[in-house]
Amino acid sequence: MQKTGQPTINDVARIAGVSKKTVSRVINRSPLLNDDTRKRVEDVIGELGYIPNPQARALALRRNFLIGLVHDNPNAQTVLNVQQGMLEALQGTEFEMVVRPLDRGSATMLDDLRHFLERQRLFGVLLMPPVSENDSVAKLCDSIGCRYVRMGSAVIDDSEHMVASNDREAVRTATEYLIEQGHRRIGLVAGPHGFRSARERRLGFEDALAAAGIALPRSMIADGNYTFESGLVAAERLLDVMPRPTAIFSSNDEMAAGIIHAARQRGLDIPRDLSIIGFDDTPIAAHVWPPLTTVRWPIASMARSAALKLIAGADDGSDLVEEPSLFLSTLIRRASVSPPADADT
Amino acid sequence: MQKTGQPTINDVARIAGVSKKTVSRVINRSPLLNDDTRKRVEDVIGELGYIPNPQARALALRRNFLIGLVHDNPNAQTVLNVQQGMLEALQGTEFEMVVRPLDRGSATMLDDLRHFLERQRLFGVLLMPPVSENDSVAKLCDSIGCRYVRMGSAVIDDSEHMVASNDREAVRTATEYLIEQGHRRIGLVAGPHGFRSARERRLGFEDALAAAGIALPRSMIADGNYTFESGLVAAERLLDVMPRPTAIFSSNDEMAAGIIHAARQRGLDIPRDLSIIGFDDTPIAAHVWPPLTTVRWPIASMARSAALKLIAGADDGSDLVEEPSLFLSTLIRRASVSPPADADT
DNA sequence: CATAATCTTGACACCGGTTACCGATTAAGA
DNA sequence: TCTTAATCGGTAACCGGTGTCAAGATTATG
Repeated sequence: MQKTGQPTINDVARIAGVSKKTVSRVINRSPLLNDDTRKRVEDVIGELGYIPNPQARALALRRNFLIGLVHDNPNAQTVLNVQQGMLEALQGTEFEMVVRPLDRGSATMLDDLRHFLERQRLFGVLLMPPVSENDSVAKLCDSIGCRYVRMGSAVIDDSEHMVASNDREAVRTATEYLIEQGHRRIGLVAGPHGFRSARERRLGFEDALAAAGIALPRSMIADGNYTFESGLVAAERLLDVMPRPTAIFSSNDEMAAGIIHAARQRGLDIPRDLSIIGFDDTPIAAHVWPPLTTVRWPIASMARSAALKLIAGADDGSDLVEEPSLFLSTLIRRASVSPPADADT
Repeated sequence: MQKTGQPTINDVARIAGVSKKTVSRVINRSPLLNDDTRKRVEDVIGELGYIPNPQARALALRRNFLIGLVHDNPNAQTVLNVQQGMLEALQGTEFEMVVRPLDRGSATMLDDLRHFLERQRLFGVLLMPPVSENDSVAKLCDSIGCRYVRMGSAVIDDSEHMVASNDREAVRTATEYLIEQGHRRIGLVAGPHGFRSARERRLGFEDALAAAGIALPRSMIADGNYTFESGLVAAERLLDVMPRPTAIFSSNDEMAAGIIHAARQRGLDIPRDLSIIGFDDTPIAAHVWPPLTTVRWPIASMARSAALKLIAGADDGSDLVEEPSLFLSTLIRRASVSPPADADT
């Protein structure tokens, strides 16, 4: 009788002349096992092309091998970078990634997430900003008994549950660079309220100006929501102020692209009339003209690290190389910054 | 003794005073079941918050509830749109999406994919372009016994395995629009070789010109690879030709954005000096200045339909509403097209 | 050489659901 | 009343792996 489908552990055991338990030992690399037996079983496995059934394994081990990526981030490139970094970490393991976009602002968001976690009984979840900044989401994971790691722009949880970048410091450095170049009238296009990243970046901006003794009038701050349009609108406002700012720090690249457009529509030359620094270093930063000086946000590395943190201890703690929890962003100097044309300090 | 963990089917059966078989019947919506009993069991399920263990179900039913999204598309927005559409279709079902990016051009791509499919024993996979255009990938799925649905820009498989847009016709319509506006010297920035979409779009462009009796000199065609930079480079070439084209069709939006930049660097006004049409209608199309006239590619709807096609027949064929296989793209008229300034026909 | 300690290995129950088979109970129809 | 059908339970086997525990083989020790 022709066996259909994949070979099972029983087939391997029968052909190798051992018990299924022994085959199981081979699969799980049990150390208490004769080398000859192991070799023989491995040969049969290779010959048959046997692959253990993940569902059966999951059932017997009482845990599955699914890791969730929970996100409500509007930036496609960012989400994909995170997926990329996460999958890198999962590469070679038996874990798979399942993706769960959340509808930010939806009243049922928390219930949706609970339902998702309970149904699938995930091994763990990786929380992307901005949903990762929501403490009740973390509490929910805890109460369900689902491991989680949060990604964010500031440390808001212990190192076991958090992978963060240091946006405040990075923006401070970037702003200091503008000051070093001679800028004194520097505008800020801030991110949306409720985003921790927006807050941290704004704080870093204020830090730098305060340290340099530069006043920051309210008129030099415009709100945005991380979209191209909002950057454009915010720039209209800032560029209406007289005297005009000679430089603008934008809380992300997308808005910086909007600022560039607004400036160009007014006939301003970048960087001669207006210097701009963005944040993220998404592809758009290199595409705009002139190429955007920006802060590189290592989101893919963060995701990779977060995923490793999540699955650490899943195996026998063999590779318990403590994953870093804090990532430093670096300033990428391109062509959108120069000293101000009118040195009027 | 305090029971830890989730309630099992046995708990439900005991409390409801029925057998686990009956509970199973309720879960699987067996028709031969008294309404009273069903109600009682459902109440207990709700009370306990019982959720069937997906792994155990998958094991017993000999199939799992994972659907793969296989992609090697470089456009983040496109990939995310597909994920969005796919998850919409999976909403409310017991299926989950696992994502598998493939390294295009990698020699081991096919082996990677095989390994993935065999390990996870997916219920099915959704193939995104351009990998979906690879027949050996489809053959691989077949040989492994994994259902698949391909997405693409032309019908290259039977309707059971294919969801396609009609790019050729859409581009023909778009090009005809340029001709109607009075353009006669129309350039094409083509997509990369090996992309079916690139070929279809080029054919549609040629169709329109041939039908209008307009010659298409080789100098009016420039190759690109769907990136911003390649669009910029291609535009440099086309705009060097004398007499200059008065309009350019770009095979995607990203390249169209590059073309806009190139034109602006030369001091050309869009659309007065140069009309441009793109393809995809990604967010970038609305962000550039002027807003880009483009062809809307309903990729999210296609993904949704593809996913539904994939899981159709998973249930008892109850909802066998034949999913559409062909999607029509529509022309979105914005501000990047006008009649040519120099009517020299 | 006897005995203990160690290494290998297999029998068996179990994870949490499923189906198959058969029997029991109840209700409806003849 | 008897037949028939619908509804449900009991038991058992099964999906394809895992843990426990003890037996048999091997080696070290007295």
